Amino acid sequence: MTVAMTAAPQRFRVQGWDPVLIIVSLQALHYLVLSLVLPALVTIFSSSDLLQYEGGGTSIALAMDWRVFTGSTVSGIAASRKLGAGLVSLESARSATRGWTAAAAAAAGELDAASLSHGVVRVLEYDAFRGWAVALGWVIASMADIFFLYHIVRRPTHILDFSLTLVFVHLILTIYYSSSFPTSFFFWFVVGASSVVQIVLAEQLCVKREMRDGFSLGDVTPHLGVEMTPRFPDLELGQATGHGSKQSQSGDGTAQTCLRKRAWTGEEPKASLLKRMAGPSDLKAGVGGKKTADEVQRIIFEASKGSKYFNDQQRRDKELEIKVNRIKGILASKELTAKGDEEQKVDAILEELAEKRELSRVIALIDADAFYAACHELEDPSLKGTAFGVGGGMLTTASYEARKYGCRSAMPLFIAKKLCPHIKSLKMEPDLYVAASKKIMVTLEKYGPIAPASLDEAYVDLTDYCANQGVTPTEAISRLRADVQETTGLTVSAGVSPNKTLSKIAADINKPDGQFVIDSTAEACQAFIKGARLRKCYGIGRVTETLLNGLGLETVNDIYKYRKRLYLVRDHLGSSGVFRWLLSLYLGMGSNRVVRAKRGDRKTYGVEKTFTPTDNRDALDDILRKVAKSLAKDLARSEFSGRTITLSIKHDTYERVTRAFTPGKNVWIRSYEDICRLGLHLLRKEMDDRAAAIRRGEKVKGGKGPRIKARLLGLRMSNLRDDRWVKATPSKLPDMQLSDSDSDMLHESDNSDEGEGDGWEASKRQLEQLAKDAEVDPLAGDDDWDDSHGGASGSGTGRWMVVDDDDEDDVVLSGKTRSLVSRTSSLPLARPTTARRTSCSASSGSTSTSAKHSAPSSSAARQHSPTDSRASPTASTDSRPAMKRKTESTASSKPVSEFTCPVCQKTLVGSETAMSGHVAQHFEMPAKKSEKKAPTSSVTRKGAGKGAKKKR
DNA sequence: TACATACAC
DNA sequence: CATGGTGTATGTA
Repeated sequence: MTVAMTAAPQRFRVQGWDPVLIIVSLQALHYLVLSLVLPALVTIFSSSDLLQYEGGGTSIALAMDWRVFTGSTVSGIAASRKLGAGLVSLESARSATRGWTAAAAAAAGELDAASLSHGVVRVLEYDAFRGWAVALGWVIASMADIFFLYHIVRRPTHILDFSLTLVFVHLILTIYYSSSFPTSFFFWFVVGASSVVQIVLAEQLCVKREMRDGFSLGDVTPHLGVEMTPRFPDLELGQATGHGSKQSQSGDGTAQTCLRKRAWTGEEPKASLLKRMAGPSDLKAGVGGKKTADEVQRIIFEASKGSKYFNDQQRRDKELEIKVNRIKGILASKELTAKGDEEQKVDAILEELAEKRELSRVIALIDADAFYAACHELEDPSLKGTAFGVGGGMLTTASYEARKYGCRSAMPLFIAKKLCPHIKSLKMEPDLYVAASKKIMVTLEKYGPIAPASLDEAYVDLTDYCANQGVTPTEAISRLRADVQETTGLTVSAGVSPNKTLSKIAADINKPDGQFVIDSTAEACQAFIKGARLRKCYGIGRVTETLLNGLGLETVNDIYKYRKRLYLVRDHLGSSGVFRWLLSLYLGMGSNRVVRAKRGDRKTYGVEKTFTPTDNRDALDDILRKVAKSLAKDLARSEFSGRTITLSIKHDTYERVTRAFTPGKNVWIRSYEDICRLGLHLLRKEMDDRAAAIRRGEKVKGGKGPRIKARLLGLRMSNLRDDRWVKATPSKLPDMQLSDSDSDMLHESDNSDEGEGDGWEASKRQLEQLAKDAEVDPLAGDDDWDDSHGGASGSGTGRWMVVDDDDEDDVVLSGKTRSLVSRTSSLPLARPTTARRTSCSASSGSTSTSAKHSAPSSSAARQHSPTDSRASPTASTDSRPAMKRKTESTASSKPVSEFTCPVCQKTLVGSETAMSGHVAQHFEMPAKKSEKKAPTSSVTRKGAGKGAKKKR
C-alpha cells in the first residue's frame, strides 16, 4: 500500500495534468472557431469580392495577420496608403485612383461589378468593414473560448493563466506571420478587451459551478470521492477498506463522467486544501526525518477525508480560491489601464515611510521551546526524548521527538496517533504552566520592561539594560537566556532587533534553544526581512498569504518586486492600511513599544464549549446554562459587567453564527440569571428564526434541517464596565419581555452542575482555585497578569486549551449575511445620550453612557499611553495591519452633542461613537496605518496617535 | 449595533 | 468515530 501511495500520484499527474496539451487544445479550438466564423463575417459584412484574389474569405491570413484588423488587404501588399507604391505598380496606381471610390461603393453596399471587371485586383487598400468584421470574429471566438475554458480548464484560478497564454501565443504567431509587431491600436483594443471579458466571464462561470457543486454536493460524499480520485488515486486504492470505497461506488454514475473531465483538467491535488488540512506550521520545522513532509500530509489528508471537518475545510478552501481569483481579475483589469508611474509612486511612499524608521531600541522576543511539553519534562525527566503530546482530544503541544513524526500543536490526537503510534498523551496541567510562566516572566523583568504575549512568550526592552551594563544586545540576550534556563530549567529562543516585528521573526530562526540578533541598522533590518516568507510575519495568516501568493508574492522581498501589482490592488487587500503596512514590513519596520497590558484593556469576556453535536433543545439549553454559569463566574471574579451579550453557535457543519443583544444603554449584565436568561433567549430566537427562514425556503447556515444541530455554544460579554470603579450597585436587569417559559427554563437542570460529565466542571473548579491563587495585588490594576496572557484570560473555565507554539488555524468561512429581525426591547432606563463634560481625565473612552457609571478604567488605564509611546514615535506601524477609523461616517442620524476631549481639549461635535472614536485616537496605537494624511492637530501631542482625524 | 472575517496563540 | 478556546481588530451594513 505504501508503495502504491508513493508511486501513484506521479503516474497520474503525468496523465492527467498536461498544461501544454490544454493550451494547445484551447489554441486549436480558438482558431477553429475563427476559421468558421471569419469567412462568414467577411462575406456578409465586407466586400468579399475583393478577397477573391487574395485567398478569399477563407484565407488563413484573416485569422493570423493582425493587419487585417486595420482593414488592410490580406495579402499585405499595399497594406497601407503610404506603401501604395509597392510591388505591383499597376494595381497600386489604380488603387490610388479608385480605392476611395471602391471603398465608398463597398460602404454603400453596392459594389459595382464594373470596377471589378476592370481588373481591380487589390484595389482596396483600406476596407474599414473588413477590419470590423475581423474584430467581430475575434470577439466571437473569444466568447466561444469561455465555453472551452469552462469545460477544459474548469478551475477558476487557472482561467486567467490559460486565457492570457492563449492571447500571448497568438501574439507570437501573428508577429511571426506578419513579420511585424502589431502597431494597430484597434487590434490591441479588441484583443485586450475581449480577453478581459473572457476572463471575467469564464471565471465567474467556473466560480458559480464550484459554488453550486461545492454546496449542493457538500453533504453528498460521493462527489468528494470522485473529486479526490484524480488527485490521489492512491487514496482511492489504499482506501478500499475505508469509507472511500463506499463513496466511489455510490457515486459511480457521475463519477465516470466527472472523472474524465477532471482527469482532463487534471487538477493538481489542490495544494491549498492539502496544506490546509496539514495545518499551519511549516512542516519543515518539526519534521525531522522520521517522516517526510509529503507522507505527513498524505496521512493527515487520508485520516481527515470525508469528515465534517474536512468538508468544511474544503468549502473554505473554495471560497478562498474565489477570493484569490477575484483579486487576480482586479489586477488584470487594472493593469490594462495602468499609467506606468506606479512604481515611482510606491517608491515615494517607501521613502516617506523609511524616514520614520526607529532604530534606537533593543527589543527582544523570548519564546519558550515547546513550553507545555517542557514543563512536563521538568516534572518527569523520564519523558525526555520520548514522543508525547499535551492535551486530550486536541494536542496543544507536541514534544520535539513527536514532532519528528509530524505531530504538531493543534492536531487532534487521533491523527497524531496515525503519524506516531507510540505517542503518549498527557493531561493538561495548567498550574504547572502558570507557575513556570511566572518564573520566566520574573526573570525577564530583570532585563527591562516586559510585555507578555502569552504564557510562554514575551517582549523585553533591552535598551536600558544594554546601556547600563555596557553590553551588546548579543551579550544581553545570551545572559538572559542562560538566566532563564538556570532559574526555570526551561530553554527559550529569542530574537533581538530594533522592533517587535523583526524580533518575532528572528526568534524563529534558531528555534530550539537559540537566538538571533539583528543589528540596529536599516540595512541589517531590511536585509534580514527580505528573505522571510510572508507567512512568517505577524499578521499574515492563511488567507492573506494565499491572497498575496495569488498576486505572485512569496517572500517579503516580493513586496518590493511586485510593488506595482500591490499598488494597483491596494484597495482590495482587506483592511485599508494593508498596503502601507506591507511596505513598512518590507522595510523591516515595526513597533518597538513594550508595554504590559493593563486591567482596563480588556474588551470582552467569553466562554465557549464544544460538545458532541446535538439538535436536542433541552440538551442545548443545558449546555448554554453551563456556559452562562461559567461566564458569570468570570465576570464576578474579575468584577466586570457588560452591556452586550453575544451568543455564538457552531453548527454541526462547522459553520458559525453569532447573535448579539444589547438590552439597553445602561443596563449592565453580570449575574448568572441575567446572562442565562438572555443567552437562552438568543438561542431560542435563533432556533425560531432559523426554522422560519427554512420554511420560507431561504438558505441558512448549518444544513437544511429545521432544527439547529450544534457542536459548540458560546456566550461573550462586551461593552464592559469595570465594576471596581463603580460605586453604585450594578443596575438590575429590568424585566425583559421574555416568555414565562424562558424563566422557567432558567433553572431547569442547573443541578447537573455537580455531575461529573465530561470533567468540564471539575477542571473549572480546579482552575477557579488556581485563579484565586494566581491573583495578585487586586488593586494594582495589574492583577490580571494571568488574564493578560492569551489563553489564560479569565481562568474560570476549561480554557486552558492554549496552543503553545506555532499554532495557527481555522480560517473561517465567509457566509451569507443573514439578517434576522433584531428585536430591540427598549428599556425604561435607557437614558438619552447627552452632552457630558467629563470630569477631568476620568472620561470614558468607550462606555461613555453616563459619567457616573462609565468605566474610567479603560481610559484611565490607558491614560499613560501617550507617555509610554515616547519610545515609539508612532513612526513604525505596529504589528498588525491597520485600520481606518471612519469616525465621521456615524455623524448623522444619531443624537449629536458637544464634547471636550480630555486629552487635546478640543471641542468636538458628534455622536457618541464619534467621540469615543476621537478619544481612542489618543491612546493605543496599534498600527494606525492611517492611509490618508495625519493632520496632527495643533494641540495634539506627538505621541498621541497621529490620526486624530476629525474633519468634515 | 449587529454580524462576519481574519489573526494570534 | 474524530479537529479547541479566548481574545482583538476591522469591514460592512
